[in-house]
Amino acid sequence: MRSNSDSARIAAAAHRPAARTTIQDLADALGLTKGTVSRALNGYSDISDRTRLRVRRKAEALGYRPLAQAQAIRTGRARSLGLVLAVDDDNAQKPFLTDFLDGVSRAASAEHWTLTVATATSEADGLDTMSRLIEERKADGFILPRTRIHDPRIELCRAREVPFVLYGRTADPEGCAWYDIRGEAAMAAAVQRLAGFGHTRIAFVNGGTQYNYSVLRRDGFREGLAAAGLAPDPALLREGAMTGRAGAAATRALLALRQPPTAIVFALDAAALGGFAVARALGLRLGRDLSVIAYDGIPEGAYAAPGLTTFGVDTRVAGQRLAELLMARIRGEAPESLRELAEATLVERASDGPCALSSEELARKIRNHQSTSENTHKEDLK
Amino acid sequence: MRSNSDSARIAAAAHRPAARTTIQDLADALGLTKGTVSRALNGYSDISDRTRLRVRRKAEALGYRPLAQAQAIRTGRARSLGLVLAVDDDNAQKPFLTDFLDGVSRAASAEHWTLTVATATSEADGLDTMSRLIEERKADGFILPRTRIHDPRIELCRAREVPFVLYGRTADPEGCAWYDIRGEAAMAAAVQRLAGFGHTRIAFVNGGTQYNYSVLRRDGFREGLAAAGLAPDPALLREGAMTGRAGAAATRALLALRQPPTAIVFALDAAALGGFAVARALGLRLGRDLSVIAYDGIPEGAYAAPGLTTFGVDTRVAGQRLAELLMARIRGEAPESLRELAEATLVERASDGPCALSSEELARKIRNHQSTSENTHKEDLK
DNA sequence: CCTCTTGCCGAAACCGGTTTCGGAGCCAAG
DNA sequence: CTTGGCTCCGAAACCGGTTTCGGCAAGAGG
Repeated sequence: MRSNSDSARIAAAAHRPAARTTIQDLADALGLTKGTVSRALNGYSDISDRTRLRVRRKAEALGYRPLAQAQAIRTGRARSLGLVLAVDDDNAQKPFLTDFLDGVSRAASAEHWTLTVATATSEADGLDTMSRLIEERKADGFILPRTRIHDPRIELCRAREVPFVLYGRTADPEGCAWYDIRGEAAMAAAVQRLAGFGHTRIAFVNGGTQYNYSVLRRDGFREGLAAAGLAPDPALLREGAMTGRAGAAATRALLALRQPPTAIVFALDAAALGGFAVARALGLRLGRDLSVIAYDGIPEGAYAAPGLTTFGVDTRVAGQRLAELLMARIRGEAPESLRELAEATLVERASDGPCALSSEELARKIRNHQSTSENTHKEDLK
Repeated sequence: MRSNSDSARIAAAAHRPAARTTIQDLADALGLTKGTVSRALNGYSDISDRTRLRVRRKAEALGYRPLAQAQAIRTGRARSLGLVLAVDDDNAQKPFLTDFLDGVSRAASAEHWTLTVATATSEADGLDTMSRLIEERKADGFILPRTRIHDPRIELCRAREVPFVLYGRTADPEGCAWYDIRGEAAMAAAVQRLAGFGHTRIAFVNGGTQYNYSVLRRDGFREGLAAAGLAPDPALLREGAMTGRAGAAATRALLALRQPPTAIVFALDAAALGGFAVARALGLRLGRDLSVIAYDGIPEGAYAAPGLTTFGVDTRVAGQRLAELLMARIRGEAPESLRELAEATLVERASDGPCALSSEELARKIRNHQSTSENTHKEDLK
């Protein structure tokens, strides 16, 4: 008698998958060979229309569904999209994740593809994980969220000749397909809206400098200033605020200036909400003493007091389009034809409004509050 | 000349996957047949130790990694764990999702398995999605989060004889493996902690009644009362608060009682944070006039003012253990031996404390505030 | 009437693995 | 010296598909 090792013997008792209709069953039922059936279903031109139709009908009737992994070993394609999520401490994508996954997953399953997700705690870890998925052919291509200006993941995909789609743009667009939101347009619109409210000292708190969107949003902010006829002031530009805490620190620094801004544009909602706490602690009424406009559209913005005016992004649609673009890319379409930009939409809430105080008056108000109140840091973010 | 349809012709230009070392390459390098190599690597006993070792070494040296889908068509196992996420409006799992995915993904890839994620917007949709994944053999088993008292997903898995693991327990444990947090113990501990602070009127705001955890946490709350020698009051029991809004409504109702509770235990952090807004709007100081303890450990609880005292759950570990249990289940281990319970850990912050006001004094304070202040609903959740 | 296309399908190889079957070689017992 | 059993590996079938190749039959052209 032959026998397996222990683990293998246990496996013999493991769950046996239920029976399915195979291509052979289908061929038998039609009196054809499985090769013919396969060609009929895959659109080969050497099959008559009559036969093709007959096969299609029968396949439908028997509920035939080709086994993806069986196809994969011949075609090399697993019908699976790869997504490697970065698990950072400053994870700005957390609130969107469900929507994003929903969009991707929905578009994928509409064409009978699946989504394979993995996580990584560091950049190197992420690259390793991608390599593994490529080598094991678990993913036919990747969606790369949060693209950097120079992104090693892109290099990896290029080197291995694996299809990919960016959620965002990047410095070197060679061979890249992407979907992105025109954050630069949103930032420019935010500035012009504030300028329309009479604000003249408008600050910008940007996100992480390694990400490509930061370049775009900063440019957009400057364009907005130019369009409004305002001169840029380097003191009103802060970089690298991706979290509530960082946003709070940036806000604190800005409001401590001799000539503080009467309005702040944040590149990220999360940072803006951190700024809220600081403004409140300084006795400022948001939307009146200080105007704030941000970007992302996270749900917390709606529940904040006052509601955060922001440029919202439809993350579900983004996920969906990214999946569709990636599938097209895997099918061989040229990356240059797979580039899509969408606009963020303004969500008007109560954190911005007409300029009520001049910069000098604002500075005075802050000084007064600080000298009278002692519990500033108490209400601040810890 | 033969030709494909358009789509197929494009595919011919699609990305060709790079070369890998196959089992045949390995066999050639060793002077063995691929069948022998396969048996050597899979622990068959009819291979000599010497050969087995030789094969293992060479496989390592050549970086051989079996193609999962090729194995799958013979063995019926794809080395993939299925996870179908519900995309509800009252999505309480949002904040945990990244951590959870990280745990699952990490445990899976440690054994060279992958995670296949799909989403569903309704119960029926979720069942359809699971069926599809089963039929296409995209998943060997499922992790079922947020188990209900009577869960149709469990019925589906039983009927199709597909392995599964619950994140949570359920009414009929027949054939079920699970990982769960002893929320009942946490609720009991919360009550006793509050009783230790001198509170005698303690309310409970439960989560969704269809979920199994609600039963457990309610029982735990009652046990806590009994252990503290307090009599349960039906007026102080609220069910079905899964969101901030529902938590706010429940809190409002409780505080409007003739004899309001001086402490509230929430089954969910999200609901508790909704309650915060109501308490503040009524002029109550949290942690002094009103004590609150909740459950989950969502990050927002740390940033709330005051910090929310809660029983935290390690979601990453949960995901990890669930993956490990499911893989064991798929390998054939009995479900009864795959049941694990863990404890939630108390995170002491500032939302609870010694009972300062009696129920009557609290009621009076609320009445006074309501008669003097008119902007109650202004600061309330919209 | 014969040849040359063209349309259409069967047969078989192939993809990369797993699993079954059979037999060669060796050693010990009869 | 034969027989039997055991160890260990090769050969080949198999899984469920895809793709190549060859050839039959019908229609077109001369």
